[in-house]
Amino acid sequence: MGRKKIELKRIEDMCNRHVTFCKRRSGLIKKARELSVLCDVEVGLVIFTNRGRLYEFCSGDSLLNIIKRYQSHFEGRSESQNEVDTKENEESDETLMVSFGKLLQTIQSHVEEPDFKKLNVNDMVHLENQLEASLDKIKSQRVEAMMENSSWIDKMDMAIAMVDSQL
Amino acid sequence: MGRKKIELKRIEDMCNRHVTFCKRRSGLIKKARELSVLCDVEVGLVIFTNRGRLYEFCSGDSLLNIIKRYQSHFEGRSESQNEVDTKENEESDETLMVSFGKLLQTIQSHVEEPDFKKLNVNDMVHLENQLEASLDKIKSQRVEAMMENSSWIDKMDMAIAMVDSQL
DNA sequence: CTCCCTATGTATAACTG
DNA sequence: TCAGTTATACATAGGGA
Repeated sequence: MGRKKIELKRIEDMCNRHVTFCKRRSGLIKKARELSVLCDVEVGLVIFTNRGRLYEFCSGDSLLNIIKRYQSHFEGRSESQNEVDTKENEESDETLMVSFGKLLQTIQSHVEEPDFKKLNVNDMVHLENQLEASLDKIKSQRVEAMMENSSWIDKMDMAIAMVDSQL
Repeated sequence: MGRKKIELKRIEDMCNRHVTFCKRRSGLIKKARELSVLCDVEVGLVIFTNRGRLYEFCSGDSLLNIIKRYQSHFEGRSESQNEVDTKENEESDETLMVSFGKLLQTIQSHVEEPDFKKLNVNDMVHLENQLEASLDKIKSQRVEAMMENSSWIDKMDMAIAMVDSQL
């Protein structure tokens, strides 16, 4: 939508990223407003920058009202998709959970140290590597689980999706 | 943005309004996603139709987390924020810690959910993507911090180490 | 950040099957 | 209701103030 097409990934140049953020943020809010007016719906939008600055939009008077409505939307809802997933994937999800748990512990043991801030570069790199290793493990477990529980048509779809995600 | 310009008011024809809603809703969500990816920010979006149907989008953690963050954004913050903004120099370590904190929260919120086991494949992929994004962020911040606080000899060492890690 | 400018890429209004 | 098609209106990348 500009002089050049840009690819959908984090803009690395910080200055450029910020300019784009300003432009697109206002564009997004404009569109949110248009949707709410044209189609007579309630819209709530929040944006947090990585520095903790907040931008928001809401169609009505208060975003907090929309949030309340959102939260109350989920009361008495959590039994519906139980039977579909539970039986088939129980084992692989078990393993998955263990992995996540270990990952959690690893991170916690580092982050909760009083002098986390004083971690030196080597420690950080070490931690990153651990994260990455766990992530890889989780991924491969998921892929395995997917492959085991799927028809060949689904496998084809997955393969395509995976190839897509590489591009 | 179409054959004709339409004015910014509620579309009266119900059928037309619904068609427009479907198109613009997906457009809005797409733009929200693009903003979050390109500019590396957290985005939360909720849409309630007048018939109570809910559509939502969020960039990172579950929307509930973004909402929590939104709500806590207004608690005892009106004075401390000033200091954070003015102390720009101390930010890299701060931000690094915040990132790890967020990563932790993200994982926790998923693992501790009672129905974590019911995560479907899409959710898993989503979680993985989040992990990866956070990891990338942390890495780049570390590298930035390293570069700022080092002599050129150290920078050379780091560069060598980074190249090594790619092999 | 905000505003301007222009060339382009996108979103979408109206229409059709 | 749900996909395509097409012509237009809009949004925005890049560059500058």
